[in-house]
Amino acid sequence: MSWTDERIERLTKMWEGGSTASQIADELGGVSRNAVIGKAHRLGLKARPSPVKANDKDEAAPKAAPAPKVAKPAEPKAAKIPSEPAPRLAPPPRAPVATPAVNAAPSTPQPRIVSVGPGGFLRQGPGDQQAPIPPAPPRRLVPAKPSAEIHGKTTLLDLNDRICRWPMGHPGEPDFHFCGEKVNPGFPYCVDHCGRAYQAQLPRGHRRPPPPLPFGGPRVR
DNA sequence: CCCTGATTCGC
DNA sequence: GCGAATCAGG
Repeated sequence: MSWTDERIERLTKMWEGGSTASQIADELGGVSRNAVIGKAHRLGLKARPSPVKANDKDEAAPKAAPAPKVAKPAEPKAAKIPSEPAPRLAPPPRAPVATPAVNAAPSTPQPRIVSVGPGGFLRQGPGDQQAPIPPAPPRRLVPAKPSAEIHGKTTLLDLNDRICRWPMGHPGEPDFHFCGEKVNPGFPYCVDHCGRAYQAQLPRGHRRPPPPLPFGGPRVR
């Protein structure tokens, strides 16, 4: 997966919305939690309550020499030159402007955002549901319309325990559907696909080569 | 152990 | 630029 504009946008929205890196990675798919965090940092959006928060306040306390225990798993051939540790950037001089806390009390408490869903809508936690919260985004959210390719096909919504749910094609494709045949009684598939799904266990040495995988095998792009 | 984000560093 | 490995706190 690559970081397309849309994926970056989603990442940004969700990150700022308070979703965890895991949630974001999960939502986007194809990326790990670390990838999300790394990307977020590269994008310059960080500063969120982290479990391991940077030490604030004055460092005046004379600490013992903080042994840089940066034990690298793979020690290179040449030992790293023990150069002077990169000096921490001094924080920019904070202007001692008196910031009145008058406007610190919002009269309209914002709903607690739990995560940001697809399309950018904001999910909320239980208990926050009373407010008529974020008005439906006036943006272009087009109702999912069945594609023309799916006409007459068995879709996920058509599945019940009487029709064969053997997948035809790949999920996500416009014509992805299910077999739809009348089921082999007691099985989730039709007689035909039961033959594919259930293989008799033959004695060792008499195994037949495995049948082709469902879905037509690994995807080749 | 699970979770979290931060950081490093080879690619 | 990317992300696995690692660190470190909860």
